[in-house]
This record gives sequence, C-alpha cells and structure tokens, in this order.
Amino acid sequence: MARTQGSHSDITGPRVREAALSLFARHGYAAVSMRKIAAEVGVQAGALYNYTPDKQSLLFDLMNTHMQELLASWKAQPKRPDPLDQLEDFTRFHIRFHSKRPDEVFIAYMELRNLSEENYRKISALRDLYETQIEDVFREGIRSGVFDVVDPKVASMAVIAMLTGVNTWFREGGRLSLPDVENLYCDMVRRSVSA
Amino acid sequence: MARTQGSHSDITGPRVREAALSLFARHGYAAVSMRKIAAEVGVQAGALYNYTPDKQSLLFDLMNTHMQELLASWKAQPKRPDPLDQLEDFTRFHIRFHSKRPDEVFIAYMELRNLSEENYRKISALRDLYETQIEDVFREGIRSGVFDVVDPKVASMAVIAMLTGVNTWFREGGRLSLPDVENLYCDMVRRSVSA
DNA sequence: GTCTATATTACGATAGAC
DNA sequence: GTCTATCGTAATATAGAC
Repeated sequence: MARTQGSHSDITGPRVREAALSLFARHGYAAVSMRKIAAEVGVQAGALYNYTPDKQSLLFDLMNTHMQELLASWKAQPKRPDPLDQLEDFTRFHIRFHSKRPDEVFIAYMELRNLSEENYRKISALRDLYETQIEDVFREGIRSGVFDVVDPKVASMAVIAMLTGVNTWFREGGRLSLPDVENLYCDMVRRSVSA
Repeated sequence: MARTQGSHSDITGPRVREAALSLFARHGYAAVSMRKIAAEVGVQAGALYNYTPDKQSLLFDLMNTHMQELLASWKAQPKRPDPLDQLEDFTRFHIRFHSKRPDEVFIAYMELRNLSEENYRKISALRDLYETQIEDVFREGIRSGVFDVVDPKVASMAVIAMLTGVNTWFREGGRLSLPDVENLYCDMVRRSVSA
C-alpha cells in the first residue's frame, strides 16, 4: 500500500474517489477520516487536497455523479409506447442499475444528512427528478386506463422503495439470479397497480 | 439548559436516552459526540457515564429496545384466521408502528454498521425474526390458495421495504392522513400478491 | 450524581521542502 | 504531486473533589 515519492496525478485522482466511495459505504462519511482515505490510496493525508478542496466536496461529487448517471441512463433507454411496458422497463432498469452500484446507492441514501445545505438541495432536486420519471408513467397509464392507481405520487414512492430494497438482500451468486429477481418484482409491481 | 449541581438519577437517565435518540437520528451516531448529548441533557459529558458504560451501549440500547417493542407489539395483536386479513393487519400495523417512531426507525436502519460485531448479531437476529412474521403469513396463504406468490422470502422483503419507505415521505398534517396512506398501501400490497 | 480537570488520541486542513 | 511537520480543535473516557 505505502509508496515512495512520485507524481501520479492521472492515477491518484480516480483512486481517491474509489477509496472514499468504498470507505464511506462501509463505515459512513462521519466515521471515515481523510487519513484513512489516504492510507487506502497509499499516500499521505495532505496529498488528498490536490484532488479535492475538502471532505465535503468528496462526498458531494460521489453522490452527484451517481445521480447524474442514474438520470442519464434512464433517459437514454428506448421508450416503449405502452405505460405497462414502461413500468416493466423502469422496474428492470432500476433493479439492474442499482444492483451494479451498491456502494453508490448506499451512500446516496445514507449520507444525505451529511451534505451541506446547498449540496443537499442539489441532490434532492435530482432525486425528485428521478421520482417524477415513474410518476409520469403512472399518470399516463391512469389516463389510458391500464392502471388503477388512486395516487400516482404514493404509488411512485411505494414502487421505488420496494425496488431499492433489493440492494439490502440481493447478492450475486445467491439462491436467485438477477433475472429471477427482476421477474419476481416485475410481477409484483405490475399487479400492485394494474386495472 | 445548563443546570447547577444536584442529584437527578431518575430523571436524567431517560433524558440521556431521549437526547441520544434525537441526535443520532438527526446527525448520525458517528457525528454526535458525548459532549453534544450532555449539552442537550443539560449536564457535563462525564455525568453521562453514570447511565451508560460507553457510547456504543447507548446506541445498542436504543436499537434493541426498538426491535423488542416492535416484535412484542406485533405478537400482542389479535390474529385473524384468514391470511388475507393477516396481511392487511400486518400492513396497517407496520405503517402505524413505524410512523409513530420515526427516530427509532431511522436509527435502526441507518446505524447497523456502527454496532459492534456482537451487538450487530443480536439486532440482526431480531430483524430476521420480524421478517419471518410476514413470511409465515405468505406461506400459509400460498398453501390455502389465496396468495399467488412464487417466493415468500422475496415477497416479504419487497413488502417490508415498501412499507418502511412510508417513513421517508409521510408527514402528519400533509396532503394525506395516516388512514389514507394505510388504505392505499393495503390495496397495493394485497393486489401485488393475491391469487 | 454531578462537577472540573485532564490523559490520550485523533481530526481537518495547511505550509514549505523536495 | 507528494512528503513531513504542525496548527488548532475536538473526541472518548477517567479521576477525584464536592
């Protein structure tokens, strides 16, 4: 782990972010010191400040990058016309995207309160934007009559909570494969809101 | 807040727990110092150690009490014979119990990683016990044919995640009353698993 | 039972040498 | 770009006076 002197700006930068991601996810932002991040990277604590102005920015960058990628990924998906298909697509997308990034997801949900006020507002806005993606699907499906949903906002929160919960128990190589899980949740989600 | 000297063992004890509960929920276990808890109670930091051997025990006590009360409360409920009714009862119970204790719930979900290994095992066992309560309902309903559920374990995790998610957005006095929310979730939960 | 005082350790961040 | 060294602050926990 320990290294002697040398210049590695192009390598160290990403490694700082990776180390922070992993340590924040495992122990929590408040419990992880800059010294520990530095030790994981293999540099001294002072060297980290070549890559981030402070610890708070490190946290914000991780959460912001995650949320931006989440939104961009969803918007890049081909959109099928039937709201029932859109709901299935969202379900599979959400499970797949989140299961591939357990650390990012964990941080995005657990460390909101450790953001500065301004940073919190920015991340919250991105979360709201993501929630309206599925909310809009519900509204469209209510209008067209394929969904029997009284409150699209509540339905959105319920479905997202249910899907995000997969990350708390699913492990690759366990009893169920990821496609198995996707199919089970597609079934439950569709039935919970179908007319 | 600050007080002069005096003996208040019967009052201070609960106040220490209350202060820790509120502060841990708002800022996170790792971000809250014993000094801040003491300040909230109105004593000096050293005085806290009359009521807890250390900070870790304070966290464990809060989580353990919460989980014990959760299990005892559910088991004290009258049990109706039909699994469909049991599912509705569980849904209403879970939402009601959790919405009344937002701080305890928040800590129970967010601070697992700050428990010592031994304490983590104890809390985990209590969580498993709670999860099997609804899992057993599903198994019974599958046998009797009222549920169409392929995997009762997955269905349990899905339903619990969905219900616990209510705490992230529901606020008393908002657009919806708690009975409104209960009804909406009862509907979704029942339909997601019914034959 | 609570206080003051303190031992010991660690924190985030910065300065200046190389 | 990274190092060593350090500033100023705050952490958990304990000791002994009242």
